[in-house]
Amino acid sequence: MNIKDVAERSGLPAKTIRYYEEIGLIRPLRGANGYRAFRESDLHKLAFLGRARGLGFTIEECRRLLALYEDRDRASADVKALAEKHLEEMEQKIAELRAMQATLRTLVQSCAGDQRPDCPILSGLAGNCC
Amino acid sequence: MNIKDVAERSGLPAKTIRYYEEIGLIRPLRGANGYRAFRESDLHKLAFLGRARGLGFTIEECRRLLALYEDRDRASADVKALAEKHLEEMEQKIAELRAMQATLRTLVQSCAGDQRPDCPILSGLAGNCC
DNA sequence: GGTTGACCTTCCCGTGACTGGAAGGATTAT
DNA sequence: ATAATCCTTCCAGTCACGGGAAGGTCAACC
Repeated sequence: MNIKDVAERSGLPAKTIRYYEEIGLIRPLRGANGYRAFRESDLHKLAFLGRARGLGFTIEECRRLLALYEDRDRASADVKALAEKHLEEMEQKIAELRAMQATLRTLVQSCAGDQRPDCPILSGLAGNCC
Repeated sequence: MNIKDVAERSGLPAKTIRYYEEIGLIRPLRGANGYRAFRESDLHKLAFLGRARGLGFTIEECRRLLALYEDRDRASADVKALAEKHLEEMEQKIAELRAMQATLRTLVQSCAGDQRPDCPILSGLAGNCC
């Protein structure tokens, strides 16, 4: 398989696939013409990576997940720990966003939003408020 | 005021302050020795930027907010529109995170998390599930 | 056999918003 | 005089790619 087929079948852009090879996430073979020759196993790994990235895992976490995936002697506890850590990080991120939202929403609600220049949002940002 | 005082009083690292000058968010004066000479107005702008960044506005949004802040003929509607757009973006980001969380949580819940290698999380990522 | 067009390759630069660190000049304190 | 603490600029790295140039390869068609 050439890169375009793999891109279509994995849903990942060709650029991303080349990047994943560059950072050592996959190691496709090479044909006599220098083209990458992807095996089904490469395709599976790429699909795996695409899903893991889609769940917000970083590249390094994906690398770790892939290693666990390939390790037949893994303990599912290790995978679960990784996933739970990621869940917590997302929880934190959400909490942070909600806090920012709450503050900004308060400011927005007290802003008339008309043609006049007076603006509690700007005042709040300037520290002349709260 | 030298950069360290401004850093302390604004809560921003000196590096960040230099960066903000580089990208034209502030224009401190210069002393004969080449040191940046910050006015109170620079400090105010930096504090403003720090708060806006803290609410998740991008640098370009901060630039726009700062311009509105400095424009005495602004319409508060413009500020409000910017803020509301940002609120929506945060809402979207939260929704995305929640969706990822929901998927991952389902996988995590079905994982035993013990010494055995069988792992629904990895199966799910591999596409052998759902 | 020649030519198009679609593919493939590598390489380098840009993104956002900084952070770290090196090399060297200025100021302050002792 | 010297040491410590500032300040300066510049370069490189972060993360996860994306854009685009320059050039090689392949399949199809005339």
